Order: sequence, then structure tokens, then C-alpha cells
Amino acid sequence: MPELPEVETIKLGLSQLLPGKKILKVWHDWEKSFPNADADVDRFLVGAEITRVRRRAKVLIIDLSSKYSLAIHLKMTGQLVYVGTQESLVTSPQSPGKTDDKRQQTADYALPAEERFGAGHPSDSLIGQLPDKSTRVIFDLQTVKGRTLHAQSRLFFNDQRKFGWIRLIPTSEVENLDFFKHVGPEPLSSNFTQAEFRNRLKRRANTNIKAALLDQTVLAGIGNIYADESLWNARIYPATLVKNISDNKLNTLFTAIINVLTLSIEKGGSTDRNYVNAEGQKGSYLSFANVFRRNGLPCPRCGEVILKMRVAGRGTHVCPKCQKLTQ
DNA sequence: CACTTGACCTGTCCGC
DNA sequence: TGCGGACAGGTCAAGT
Repeated sequence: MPELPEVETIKLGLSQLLPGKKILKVWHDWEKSFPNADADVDRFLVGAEITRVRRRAKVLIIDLSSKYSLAIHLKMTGQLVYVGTQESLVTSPQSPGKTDDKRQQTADYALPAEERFGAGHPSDSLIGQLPDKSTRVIFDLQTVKGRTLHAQSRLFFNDQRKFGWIRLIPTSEVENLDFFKHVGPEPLSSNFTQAEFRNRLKRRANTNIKAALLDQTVLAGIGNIYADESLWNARIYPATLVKNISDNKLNTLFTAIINVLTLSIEKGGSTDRNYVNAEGQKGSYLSFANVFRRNGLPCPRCGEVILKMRVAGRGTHVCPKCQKLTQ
């Protein structure tokens, strides 16, 4: 679920919340969520200050003063939620242990959204009390300013299905992550052009356009939601082979992708089931979606009933009337 | 090499 | 109401 607009939304939120915070303590309960959480954590994570939050493709990168970085992939059900306490605490609360009751030990953080964020805050939240049983990693944070103990806060990495991961690596090696080595260009980058889009797509000439859009080595950041939405916007049938799509149509698709992603970022991303932003709130893009999760409903453009089918192994939403197989 | 399918997980929903 | 199975979808490994 978290695709480019969702990760971008989280990045924008965390950029306002994390820089200047110092990491006091790290807790994790699922090895695969944080595979290198051992000696490096003590040396390069605990005590380090967060300097910057950025994004590449669907990966969030948190840079630290130790010249190490946390690279975080949320995969399908990952969440990164920041929770501040009401006021500074005199003593550091304990991180929950594996065999202890997390909720009891973290009562100060386990506040309903309304209390955490104040009255009038959009309470359109999927997050109840944290940690919950999907919590895999907790970062205890502290504001760095002089010697006074300032307000403390926590960053929760929740991941129901445990597909997501966090890696602690030297900042200089972030771009050498296997994931980044072959990943395609950022679609919202100003130097990403129609010609490059077409050329990269044509490496997947014999596959269908939906599979090609989901291929992160072609283009970074597109997932199932925005593939379907972009193809609807460009009136392209998702099972069409790339080689059978005209350059004109591909140019239309290029523009559609940019428009769809840009609109979704404006709306705070898409919440289908799990996605929330850095403050635990849902995104509203799906209210503006034209086909995704709208099977059985009329196409907003022509009124035909939207179908759900299977393309590239994924649930795929299509208007059979205005998305044509032949271009 | 190009392309497709299965595995990784848990929670939810549907049919019997 | 319980239970098995399909489904959800990002990426990598394994298979064709």
C-alpha cells in the first residue's frame, strides 16, 4: 500500500518532527524487521542525532549524525508513527520487553489520538494505542538542547504482515543497497522526460503495461493503486503489451502518472486498509480515485461498470469501455 | 536474458 | 458460529 505518495507524505511529516531529536533507545521484537540490530545499534544509532529525512523510490531514509542512516521499507502494511508525550518526563520510560506487557509500560505514550494531538485535530486515525501487536520497532527519542531534559517522544514502526524492514547502514552506502542499484528514476523529478519514460518502458516490450509500471527498475514508486489510476487516466487497457502502445499513448501515460501522483500527495496519499501518515492519520486520495476499489460502480467518465480482473498477478481495476486494448 | 510465479506474513472476508 | 480458503499487494528468489 505505501507507494510513492504515501512514503512522500510520511517523509514530509517526519521532516517536521525528527531532525534535532536524539535516539535514546531502540526496541525491536522481530528479527527480520531490523536484521542488523546488534552491535551497530549501540555504536551508531543510540546517542546519534537525526539530521535529515528523505525518500528514494518507496524507501524512507533517516540520516544520523553518526554518518549512518536508517533505510526503511514499509512494503504493504508498514507504518511509521510519531508520538510525542504531553510534557517532558523526569525519567526515561522503559521500552517494553519481549515478555512484558508493552501497554502497561508505555502508558504515557498510549494515549488516544485526540489527547495526543489535541482537540480539533483530524481524528481520522487508524491508530489506537501504541504500541500495539503490530509494533515491530520502537525508537525512544529526546530533543537535543543543552543539558536540560526536554520532551521525549517515540517513533513506532508497525507492520502487521512483517514484510517491511529497517536497515542501519553507513550513509555513504545507502545508494549501494541492492534495492537502489537498479531502481528507476523518480517520476516527479524535473529531469525525468517523456523520452526516457518511453525508452525505459521498451525494455519490457513484450510484457503488459501494468507489469511494466509495477517494475521498479523501469520507474520508481508506482504500485498497484497508481498503476490502475494512471492507466485509467490515459485510457490504456492494463493487459496491453507495451510494444503495442503508440508513443503518443505513452506520452499521455507519462503525464497521467505525474498528475495522479501529484494529486495523491496533495491528498495525503491513499488509505486502503493500513496506511497512515507520520501522525497516524489516513490519506484521502481514494475518495478521488476513479477505478481503484470501485469495481461494480460506474466509470466516472463514461458510466460503464468498472470491472476487477487479474493482470500481472494483481487485482486490477478497469473500465472496459474507455480503456481500449488496441491503441 | 525476458518474463512469470511463488514465498514472505497476518488479518479479514466469503461460502459452506 | 466455526472453519478452510482466497485475497490483500512490494519485492526478491526461483522457475520456465
